[in-house]
Amino acid sequence: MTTRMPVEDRRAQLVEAALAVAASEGIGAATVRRVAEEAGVALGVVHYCFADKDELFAALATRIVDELARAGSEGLAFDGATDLAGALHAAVAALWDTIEVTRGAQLLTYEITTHALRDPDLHAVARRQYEVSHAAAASLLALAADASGAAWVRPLDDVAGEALAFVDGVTLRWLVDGDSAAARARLDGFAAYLATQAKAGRRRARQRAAS
Amino acid sequence: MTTRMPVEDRRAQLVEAALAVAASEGIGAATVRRVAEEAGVALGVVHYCFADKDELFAALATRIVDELARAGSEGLAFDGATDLAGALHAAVAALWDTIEVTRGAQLLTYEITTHALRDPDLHAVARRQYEVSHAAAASLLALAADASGAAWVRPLDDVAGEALAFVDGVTLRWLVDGDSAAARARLDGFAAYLATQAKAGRRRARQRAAS
DNA sequence: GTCTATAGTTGGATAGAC
DNA sequence: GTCTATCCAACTATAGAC
Repeated sequence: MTTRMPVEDRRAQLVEAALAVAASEGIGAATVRRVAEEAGVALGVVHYCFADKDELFAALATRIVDELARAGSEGLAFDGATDLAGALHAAVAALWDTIEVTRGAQLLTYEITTHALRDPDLHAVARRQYEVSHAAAASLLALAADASGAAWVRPLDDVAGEALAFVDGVTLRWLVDGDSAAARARLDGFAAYLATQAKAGRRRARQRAAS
Repeated sequence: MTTRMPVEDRRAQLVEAALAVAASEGIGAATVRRVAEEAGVALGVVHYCFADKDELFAALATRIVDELARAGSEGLAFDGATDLAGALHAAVAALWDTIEVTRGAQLLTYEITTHALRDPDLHAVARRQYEVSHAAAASLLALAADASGAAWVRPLDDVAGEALAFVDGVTLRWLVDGDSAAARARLDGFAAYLATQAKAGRRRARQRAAS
């Protein structure tokens, strides 16, 4: 009853449908049947496009990580920030604004992680999730320091690892208690701490980058 | 074929079986059938002891939180610590030793949380999980300050909230990358930060507690 | 009061139609 | 090459035996 469509387009459509279902109703609700229904296609179409459920699931995970990477490389403007503390404060505020309006997607991210950790074939999915997140955190922190003319006194990866862990924990807690004010306060406190992990330097000139 | 047993004993046995299955194979593997098999009883026995799967699951969640609370109130000895930084260092080291040898249980805790967050009837389970953890963190921090004669300069709940979030995030990351050394380093760094959130005071006398 | 045998529902996969 | 109709397995739940 549905219109015929190239398999690649169909795949993309099905992954979007899977994302919609999983984000709003949980990973457990994203059955092959339910995804087919959401996409408005017959059950077997999904199995035509994906070898099995795991393959559909892996495609969904990739789709989510890609969006994560994209979101991470956006909103990296620190024009107004005068010092590192201010830049970090602005960064966590912007980050939180995004998190807060994507509750289902955030929860899904944790569901994907735990699910992947139980399945040896999918463990790499979880690893990649965190590699991407870690890289995004590191580049954000590097940029914040750069924009405010500060320099981290510890290895960037160490600082990024701590920041990622903290944001992760704060997000999870917020998913449970829904206390946005507390989450923001925690992030602000952590941003202030992070600022102590760098030393101020001369404000970097706009036009030229130091070697 | 199994020996007859009072329903309450049977319930406890089944919850233990459910815990064993869920911790080692994931929450998804903890089906009624699988639990019955693990316990060595017929399928219907589970439904005799629990109204439905959700009730078994709720009992499992309670079982886990109870253990969490018990573990939290143990290992709170800071005899040797001379200052707050040392006490916190010892505390996170001990905490991590426990976490590291209970990987399946840690992962299960996150699975329970996300699962509960998707089910309105089970949302309270997730809340209670975090209330218990938060209380444990707060009492640990209070005791650490007490033992080293320091006093937190910020509300205890704020500090506990940050600590819990951080430990949560570090644990999750470790579940993914298995890097124990990095996890320990992160926790140590955070312990050092926490120590800056208190002011030193006179070492409290052993025999009497201040009002 | 405790357990067994059976029914009913849901979901993943495939053979074959168009 | 794309989709439909059907099958099979796994799971939850209950009726009834002991």
